[in-house]
Amino acid sequence: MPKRGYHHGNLRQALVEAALELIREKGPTGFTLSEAAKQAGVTPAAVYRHFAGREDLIAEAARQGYEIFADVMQFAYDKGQPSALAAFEATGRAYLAFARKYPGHYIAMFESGISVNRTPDLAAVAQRARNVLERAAADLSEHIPPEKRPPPSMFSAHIWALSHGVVELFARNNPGTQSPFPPEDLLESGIGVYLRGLGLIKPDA
Amino acid sequence: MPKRGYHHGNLRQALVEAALELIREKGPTGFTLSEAAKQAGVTPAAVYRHFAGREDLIAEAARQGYEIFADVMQFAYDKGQPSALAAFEATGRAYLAFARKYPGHYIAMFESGISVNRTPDLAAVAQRARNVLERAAADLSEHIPPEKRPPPSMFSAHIWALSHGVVELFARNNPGTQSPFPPEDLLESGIGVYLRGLGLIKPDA
DNA sequence: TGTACATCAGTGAACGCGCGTTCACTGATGTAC
DNA sequence: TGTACATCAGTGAACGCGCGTTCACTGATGTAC
Repeated sequence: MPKRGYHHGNLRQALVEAALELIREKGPTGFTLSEAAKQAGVTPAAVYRHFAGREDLIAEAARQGYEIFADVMQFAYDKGQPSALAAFEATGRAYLAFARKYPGHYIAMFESGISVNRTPDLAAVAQRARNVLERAAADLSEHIPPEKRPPPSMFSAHIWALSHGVVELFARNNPGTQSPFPPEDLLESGIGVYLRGLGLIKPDA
Repeated sequence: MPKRGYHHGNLRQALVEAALELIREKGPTGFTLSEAAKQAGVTPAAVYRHFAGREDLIAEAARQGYEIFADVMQFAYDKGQPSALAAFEATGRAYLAFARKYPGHYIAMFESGISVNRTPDLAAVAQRARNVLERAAADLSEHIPPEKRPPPSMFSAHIWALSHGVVELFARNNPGTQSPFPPEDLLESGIGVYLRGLGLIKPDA
């Protein structure tokens, strides 16, 4: 850490990172503006040079999370191309990988109580993330006969819900709530069964 | 509400109910011991006659929630008998119905940060709830040829995760996060696809 | 039925604490000339 | 290159607040005789 004088140099981002670390360690409740300031080596009052208040700081952390999340999902989708199936499965894995790698962001996004419609910026980037999954679902559903094809948005909602449920219930270190299986396996196998149910992979695969 | 004098009569339960209402309205964070006491018409200090502290009160709310939850699940399971399939589907519906009908309990159980291993009582009743779903999954998996039968605990974990994800993402009044479909439909159809994937209901059902 | 007394649920005042936020300020930086 | 000055990031003291918790207490209840 470079020595600094009166001016911090990059306080705004340092505060976001301090907030993310606190959120990761103690949950969205445990995070306080004062502690984040302290961790950034600065007086609580200094925070107000960069944010309107406590909520604003969390919202920015969430926004950055959605940005990364959308990128990660997009990257996975692209990497799976041109196979619609491979692309879809990759986004599922990417969801869990994101939750694991960026727990602070994940919590800020989904458990902090910040509304996604708080600012247009936030709403837009959240939409971008959702669109990737929905796109992957739409591509894949092309392979289902139209008359038994569910709406892609329902399809992607199922997978989103399953992924989120696996993260919340089995990928957190809830003391004592031992996962019976590694979350990755759980999600992978769950999606496998689901896709088989849609007739998208062979029954005996 | 009956008039009361110096003694409340049933303060312990009144506090639990006040806590549940506050949790429902403002989330687990919004709840404070003082406000719960106030709502029950009593001094904050009076709480300590019945609970060791704030956490203890939440834990009791969660415990009562698990109790109801386990009963509801058991009832659904029984009602579906003797059909393993009907029993299983009923427990899925019961999950969502519970989350809807007892939002305060649900939040206390799953979002308050209370560890299920906090007390033996709590751990036991949580286990009882989990057992119902696992039992339903085990019954159902009897109908799958052994060589392609997934472990029932994985099976039930999938459904639990899907249900929880649907509740968290689509059954909450997250302002602006409009659900594309009614949560009930989403869960029902998701479970349907999943069971088809296991070969438990006909592909064209 | 009436009195004495033990029990204990709830009071009310007090505590120390850390919070988010405000304000007038000061010190560092960078630009104009 | 050097000086004057505008800009603005961060300070430090202060605020009011509500929190969880403690304590000695008091009022109501119910039981023994």
